[in-house]
Amino acid sequence: MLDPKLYRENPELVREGLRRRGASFDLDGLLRLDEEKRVLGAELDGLKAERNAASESIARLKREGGDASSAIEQTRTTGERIKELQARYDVVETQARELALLCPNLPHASVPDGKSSADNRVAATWGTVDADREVPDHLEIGRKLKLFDFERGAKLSGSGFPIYTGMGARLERALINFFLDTHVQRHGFTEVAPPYLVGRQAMIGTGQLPKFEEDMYRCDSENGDRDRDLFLVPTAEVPVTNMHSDEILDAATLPISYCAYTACFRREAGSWGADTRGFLRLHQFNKVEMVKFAHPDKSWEALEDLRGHAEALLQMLELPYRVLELCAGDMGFGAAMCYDLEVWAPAEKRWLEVSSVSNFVDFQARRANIRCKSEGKTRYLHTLNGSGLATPRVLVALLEHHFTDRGTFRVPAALRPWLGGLEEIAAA
RNA sequence: GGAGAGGUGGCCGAGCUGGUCGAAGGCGGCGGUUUGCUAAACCGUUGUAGGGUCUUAACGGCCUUACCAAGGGUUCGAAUCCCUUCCUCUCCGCCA
Repeated sequence: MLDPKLYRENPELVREGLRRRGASFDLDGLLRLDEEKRVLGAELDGLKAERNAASESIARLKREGGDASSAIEQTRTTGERIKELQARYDVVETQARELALLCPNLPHASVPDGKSSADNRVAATWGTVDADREVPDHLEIGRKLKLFDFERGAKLSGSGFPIYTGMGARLERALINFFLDTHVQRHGFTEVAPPYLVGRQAMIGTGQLPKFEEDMYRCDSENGDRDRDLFLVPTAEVPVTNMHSDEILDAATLPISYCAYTACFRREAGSWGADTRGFLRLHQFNKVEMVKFAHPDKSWEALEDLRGHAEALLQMLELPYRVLELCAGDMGFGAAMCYDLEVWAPAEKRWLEVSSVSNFVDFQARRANIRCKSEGKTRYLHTLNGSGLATPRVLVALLEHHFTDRGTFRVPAALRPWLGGLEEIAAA
């Protein structure tokens, strides 16, 4: 959510940000509703003040043993007008809030212009890419080494729900633990294990709702109360960020850094058909997420930290990657700035996104009402998050990149402690 | 799942025979006095959000509204009465 003062006092700035994003949003409608809300609110406040004063004098009269019946009769009509006006105000207020929730965040000034992924800026590259190398793809490697079973997964749940088998399951678990332990032991994060189902309010807090409901798996409440629906988490960002909703944190405790593993569930409505081979796009996948709550003056440093933590994992896994600075038109709904980490997949001969690291500034904090306090001042804090990392595409790159001439998978040295020292996975 | 108790400000806790209650008291926090330092004692202060207004503006001041789990109702007036929902605790049952 944007600061109402911003669009009230500086609508052109907001319009420009929306234009850079290529977002279609009814800013004029929001401004109209906002103005109407304030006019009604002022009138309503006046009436309520009138009623409160009258009630007080009635109380005084009664205490002194006087007759208050005419005053009571008079105040009754004020009450009726308040009720009427309040109903109108509530409608406008709800409309304004619902519309405001559909407005994306504004891109930070440093974010490059651009419409699509083609306009993203390559900020860094690490490792060597051998584009001519011929290796079997991850599906073939997986078949040879019996690492996963897509067919039986589909039998259970449809496409996009793989079963990891044997060493594949162990490798997956090792990756998750390697990520978590590295963040906890080397990057100073506190691990949390959150619920996989969250309420509607949490999904609104981080920005998945109301706009992207069709991408989410929803469990309807028994009594049909939509506020009590539960959603399968599309990322640990949702439960972890909303942990502190409606809280005022002591600024001295910031930044707070959490990491969490959860399975992630996405319907991928509309995007099915592209990139759906094997592990490239799934309905359920595993991810370790990093979430930071930062002081509003310190969030840009925190963004660089998160990017560094995600990069460190790829380096330890010896996977060549590049860092993209997303252009305004390609950023997610809530981000003010976003880096994508893409790893090179030799058989696919292309870059695969394995991490997205974003600073939301106060956008989520306003929605979820997360503030911080220092020296008597209360402000919205800044939230950030980054994948560290999502496993499926890392697994793709890992298998293809570390596939040996002898038809085995070489476990990178950094990962071995999580596989009991195992150096190689060969066909059984 | 059955029975009962309860949800009040950062925390504890009074109020709950409706009006002087944004809410006693205590703790904590902040400022000050005292003190060689610390502690103790004493004095003062201490919620959040919206709107209006004053100052060129910020800081801030003043006026006002809302918030005592959430939503609704009764009433001139609700923390206090009624209804619904949610949550927590205790006991019993069931179960990983």
